[in-house]
Amino acid sequence: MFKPVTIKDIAKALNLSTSTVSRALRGGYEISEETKKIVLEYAESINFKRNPIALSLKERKSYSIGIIVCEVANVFFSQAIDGIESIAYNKGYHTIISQSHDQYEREVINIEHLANRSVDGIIISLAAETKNYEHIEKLHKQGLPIVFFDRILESMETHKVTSNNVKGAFDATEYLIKKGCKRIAHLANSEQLSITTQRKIGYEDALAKYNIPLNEEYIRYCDHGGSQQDEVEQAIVSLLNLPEKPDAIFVASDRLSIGCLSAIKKHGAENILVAGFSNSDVVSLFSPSLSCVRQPAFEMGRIATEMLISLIEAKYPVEEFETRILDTVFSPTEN
Amino acid sequence: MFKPVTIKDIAKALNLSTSTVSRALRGGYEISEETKKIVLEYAESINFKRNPIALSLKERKSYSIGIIVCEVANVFFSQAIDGIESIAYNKGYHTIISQSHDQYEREVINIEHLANRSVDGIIISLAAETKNYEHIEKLHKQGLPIVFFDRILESMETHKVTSNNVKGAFDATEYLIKKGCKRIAHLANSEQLSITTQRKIGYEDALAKYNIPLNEEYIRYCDHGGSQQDEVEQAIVSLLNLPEKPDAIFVASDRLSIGCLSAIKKHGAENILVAGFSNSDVVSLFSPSLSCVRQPAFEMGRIATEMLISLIEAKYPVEEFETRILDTVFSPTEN
DNA sequence: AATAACTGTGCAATCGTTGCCGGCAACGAT
DNA sequence: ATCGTTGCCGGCAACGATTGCACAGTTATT
Repeated sequence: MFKPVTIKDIAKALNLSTSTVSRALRGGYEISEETKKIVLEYAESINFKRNPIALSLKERKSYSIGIIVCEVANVFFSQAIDGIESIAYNKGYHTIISQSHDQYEREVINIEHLANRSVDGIIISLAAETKNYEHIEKLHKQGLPIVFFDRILESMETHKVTSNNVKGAFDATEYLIKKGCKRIAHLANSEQLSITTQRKIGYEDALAKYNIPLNEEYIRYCDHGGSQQDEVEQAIVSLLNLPEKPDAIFVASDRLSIGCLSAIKKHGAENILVAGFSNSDVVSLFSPSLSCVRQPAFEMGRIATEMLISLIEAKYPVEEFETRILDTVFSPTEN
Repeated sequence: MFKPVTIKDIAKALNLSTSTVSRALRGGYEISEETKKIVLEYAESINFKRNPIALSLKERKSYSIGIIVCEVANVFFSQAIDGIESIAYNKGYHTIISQSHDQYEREVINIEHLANRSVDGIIISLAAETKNYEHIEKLHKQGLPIVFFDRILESMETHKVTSNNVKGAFDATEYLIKKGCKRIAHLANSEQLSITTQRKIGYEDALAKYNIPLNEEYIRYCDHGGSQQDEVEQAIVSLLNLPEKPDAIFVASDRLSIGCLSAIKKHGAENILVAGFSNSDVVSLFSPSLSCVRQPAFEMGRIATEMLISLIEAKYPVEEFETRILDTVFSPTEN
């Protein structure tokens, strides 16, 4: 039904060989200007597009890169994706987005699917549930270029991009302290995530700076990144039920921030101050309000993509890897 | 560097021909059980994956479908995408998502890109800016299966899925009327969009039912779907500057609803009631609050995908097309 | 015993494109 | 007149998987 034009058709119509047509189209120097012109014009006239699939087969390269994030509905990730695409399209790559929904199984399925689909490389931010990394390590060993961003795998030798999570967490926590809060809880993502570790360090640093003792009772982890219904609410409720109820919460991720605010509102605990990581563009509408640490998501996506493409197009195996850490911006609410 | 196993490798290792291996792997009845077992086990042991690109070339089919939406960060679309993927993956298709950002040029580039990439079909919701449909009609004439959802192209003969926009708009407007509002403005998307027309009808119907005269002064269109910075704010400001300031606004899309609330807050017009289309999961946190018309986005995605795959896999050209209209759900805010 | 039928396997073509080799003609140099 | 060079182009093979057809070997039928 949908039958595209091929160089064979052109060759037949112009009484040339397919190889001549092919070379004419790519501007090979061995073809006379005259022939080139004829071929080019005819190709244009019948709206010829070379078949990228045939090319992929021949070149063993697909000019596509796979992206794995937990969910596109999260503004941080959709901004990062925009950044990825801005570079990818310019360099002639196209992107295949897939979502892990923070589930380990889906991450495994998706990454295998992408590898089977012959992507030339993968940009990934790990799922909250992922604790086993064999599926990634296997592909990496096979030579598939992989770049991490945001939730990185420290132990793997490859390029990585993160924001300055320690500093971001420090800023948010310090803000809460300066607002006069004494009992600052910490709602964190899944414990083994790199961002969880880093952000907890920032949280602890801030407490230490102001001589506030660290109370492990005030820390709650969400193993599913907040993707499961009651996860966040239960965490918040258990904090509210503590004998010494916290007067502020530092939240370590976008999704958790939303869940936290909802839970606080639901349980009438609006007097608790909340600061946390979020790239949402609607925080100004929120009530209760949220002071937020913003990550340069678009830029992170750009850099990750430049790194990935440099790996893909490297002529020799790359031995030296880089970890870029970008600054966050803290924006308190006015009220 | 990244060198996958091929059936040739298996054939060589097992001293068979590639055809035998191929048939054994797909369970061809002509191969002895014994041989099948040997091949299957060996393939398994070396982690063989058939190359989908080679298959695509041969079958002239890529088992991938293209999705074009204005932006994935919009919850309505991300839910729809989840619905699309739920069906697509089950039927062995994978998805390529691209964003038009409500711009005509990007829609054109993306759809051509997808067609070149040999997707087997496309699911699309039109960009707000799109007024010329040749890029789509061209592909459709060439036989590429296309299904519209949400923002459909009425004039094209193919399957379509929308929600009941008239009813949804009616509900929202009626709610505002019952709340006692008399001067109900309407913030609409780009004028030529199908959803704009439909939602305006619902708005007018509700006004008519309660004998409120339609005032064209109260209607504002956003040609870029709210994707341009000041678009929404200017519209709201001009409404606020009317001699008879509206006391309520019915907003016709998700993005516009957010923009509208922001503008209202910024200009201290919180006394204006707002109801509008939105699938956001955080409306309960909004202040000012938003009563919203919710669309069954996930279901729309599912249905669109079933339709598309039925087109793709049809043995004979399809002549009869269907337009499915799904019900919306109105959820007022409590306060 | 000869032929038919069937089973299991290999050969070769195919999808669209490109790389490589080789051929032919025209040209200048010897 | 012959040789080497150059410009231009065609043919073949290959990328990986599938498949119609052919063929060898075995078993069943007449």
